[in-house]
Amino acid sequence: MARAGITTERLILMGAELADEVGIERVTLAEVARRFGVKTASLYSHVANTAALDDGISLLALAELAELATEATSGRAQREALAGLANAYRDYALAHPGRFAAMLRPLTPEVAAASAGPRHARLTEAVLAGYGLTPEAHPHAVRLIGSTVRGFITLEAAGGFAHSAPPAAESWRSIIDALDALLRNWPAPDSSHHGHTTSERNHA
Amino acid sequence: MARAGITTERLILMGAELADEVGIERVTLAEVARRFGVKTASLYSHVANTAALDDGISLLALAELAELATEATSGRAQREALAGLANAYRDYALAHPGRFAAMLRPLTPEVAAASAGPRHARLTEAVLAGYGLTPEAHPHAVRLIGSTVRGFITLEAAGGFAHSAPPAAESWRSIIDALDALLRNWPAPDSSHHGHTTSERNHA
DNA sequence: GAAAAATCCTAACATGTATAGGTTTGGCGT
DNA sequence: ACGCCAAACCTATACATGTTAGGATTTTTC
Repeated sequence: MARAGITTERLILMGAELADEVGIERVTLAEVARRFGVKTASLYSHVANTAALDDGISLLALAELAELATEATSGRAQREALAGLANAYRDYALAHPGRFAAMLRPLTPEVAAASAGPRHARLTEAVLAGYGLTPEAHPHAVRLIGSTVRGFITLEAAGGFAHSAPPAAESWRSIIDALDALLRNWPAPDSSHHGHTTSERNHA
Repeated sequence: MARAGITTERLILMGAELADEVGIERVTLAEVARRFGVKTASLYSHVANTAALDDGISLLALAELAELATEATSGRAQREALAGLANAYRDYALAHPGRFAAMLRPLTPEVAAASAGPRHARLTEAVLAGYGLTPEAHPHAVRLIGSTVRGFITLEAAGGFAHSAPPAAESWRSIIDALDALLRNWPAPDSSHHGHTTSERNHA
């Protein structure tokens, strides 16, 4: 019987492809083994367990997307850079929904400690450098961009825009315009509202 | 042997509590049964299957949050209403992470068809009514708010802000301020950029 | 109080994860 | 060329969850 020639990398890649086809939550060692024509137990020579496979897919996606995002922003500034970054994310999520979903899940603590940390945030920081924000506003703006992009993409993936006009792509462009405008005109800290509302009491 | 007195509602509530404790992905009929002191198979008199339990938790969260959000926005406008809505979401997510995560997952198609549709969007629309946006901008703004709130909350829950300053709550307030400013000054559609960039070619 | 219905049970099977320990294969040194 | 050995793969086993079928028991209803 010829061997399947499995390596950890090929295994993770197979898992990533499977994720894109059926969703990350249905990626199973049993199914990956089936696709390699191998018994499930055999995979434990290449990965420690299911969590390790998930981590691998996550890190693969992280690396692939970082590459694309870097390319999409280099040599650009302001709206061009912002749109490049945002589109890199959305395009990747549409092309590789399973990988992208895997990437959103927190890594296993040990792996997280060993891996490269917040590559995303650093990319966003580079984009925002062109907007001349104040040092206090900067991290908030980074988080706003990250939140909005993540939120939009996951909402779209969950079908949140499917049953209503206008098409998602149109809102996407509009939202990028809006964020660009906002970054160009970031509001000064407003101290005129100090927890008036009930729900703000917990946010003092 | 006295009976456990399980009803569909109590079962779903137990599932919701379990979700808040251990995460929605670890909510299992077996564990729920254990907590009721009952065999797993017995639960099938009350729910069709695991998917139905998930749907139930999802709908419970949807209803609870809609109630809170309605309360938090009624009688308010502009920033007050926006902050009320956003804080209602975040407070709920912090208090009930499992329920909230359940809510983000798409419902089973049959249940989705039968249920009340996009209650969220309607609440956001009400908030935005006070900003006097143009009819074209309106749906985009609704989606921006929804995306940002969802994105921030899930990022925070995933620990995305845990290992860097400033504290999440500070960014949260700043982001609400920024969104408020943006809604008050929504940019006119900008036609000056027509797919220059590589990554925009697919977004014509 | 008996019939009917709801609740809970046991039993069985399917799928997935994981470990232990055995067999085969392919490369490597001599 | 040949034998060794480590890696790749296997069988067997144990256990968890999900799900269905059909039986027993409690509760409700008339």
